[in-house]
Amino acid sequence: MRKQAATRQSDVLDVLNQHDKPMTAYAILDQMKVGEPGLAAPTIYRTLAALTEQGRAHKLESINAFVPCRCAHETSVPVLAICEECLAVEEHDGAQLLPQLTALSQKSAFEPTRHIVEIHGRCQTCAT
Amino acid sequence: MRKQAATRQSDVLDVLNQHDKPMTAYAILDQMKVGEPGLAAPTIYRTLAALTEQGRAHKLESINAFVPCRCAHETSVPVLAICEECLAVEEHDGAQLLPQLTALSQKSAFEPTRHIVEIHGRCQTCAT
DNA sequence: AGAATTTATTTTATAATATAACAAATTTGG
DNA sequence: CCAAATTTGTTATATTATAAAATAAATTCT
Ligand SMILES: [Zn+2]
Ligand SMILES: [Zn+2]
Ligand SMILES: [Zn+2]
Ligand SMILES: [Zn+2]
Repeated sequence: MRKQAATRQSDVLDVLNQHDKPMTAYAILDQMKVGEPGLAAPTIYRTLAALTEQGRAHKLESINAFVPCRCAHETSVPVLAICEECLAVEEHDGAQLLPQLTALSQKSAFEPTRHIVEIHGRCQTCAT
Repeated sequence: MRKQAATRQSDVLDVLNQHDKPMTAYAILDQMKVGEPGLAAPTIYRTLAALTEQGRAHKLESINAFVPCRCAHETSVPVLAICEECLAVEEHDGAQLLPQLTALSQKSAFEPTRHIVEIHGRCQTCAT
């Protein structure tokens, strides 16, 4: 059996939204295999690629995990703060960073297509 | 036979410096195995962990590769611009970004320990 | 110095992450 | 409809990273 990409995407997004921590592709896969045992990794990776391209989810590059976008910052810079203790992720809009990032790129006539900003540390709850 | 960590570290840094593109851990391993066939992945990963902790090398989190630090910005924010076409990496010091990044963290009383800033795009040479 | 203990490094094996290549179903344009 | 193009599913494999066991060096103690 086969599902449309759009359906897959909202299914995966649902799974992401049902968890309050970032999920790896394989964690998502395991979750979805409960109801759909035949499912395999490439389906998940393809769906995640679509979701991140659309800005509906983000990949945390530094921990190889994914979160749903909760920010609606299509045109801007997502800033993802990751608690190293509890793995909670806080999402901010980094529009304010753009001028400075652009200035850095211009130093060497680099043409940016995507900015990655992640902050590791401790969330309020975990900071003693 | 066995080598001191410090020696391993400068060996690995030498390999990184001899290439003008970022290298994966396994690319470094292959290179070093030429002269030292017994070498295995954990040695490389341990050495890279030490080098990145010391700020003598950086991991490009978005492409799982490493470059030697050419910036001497121990206390600041490394900004790594990666050309998606030729993989050249330009390193900048992002000290100017710190106030804004700090402001974002403070919004939710997040205590940052490490900032990750990467820019994907095209370098001057590859931008037509 | 020489044995006992600790620590650091290497090796082996395996886990986790990601993609290539192929097969099957669906859609599109005639 | 039918053929061609596209999208989705499946199988197999490549890449990245780490756990656990084995070994070697260094340290401590007698
Ligand atoms: Zn977002
Ligand atoms: Zn936390
Ligand atoms: Zn640097
Ligand atoms: Zn380039």
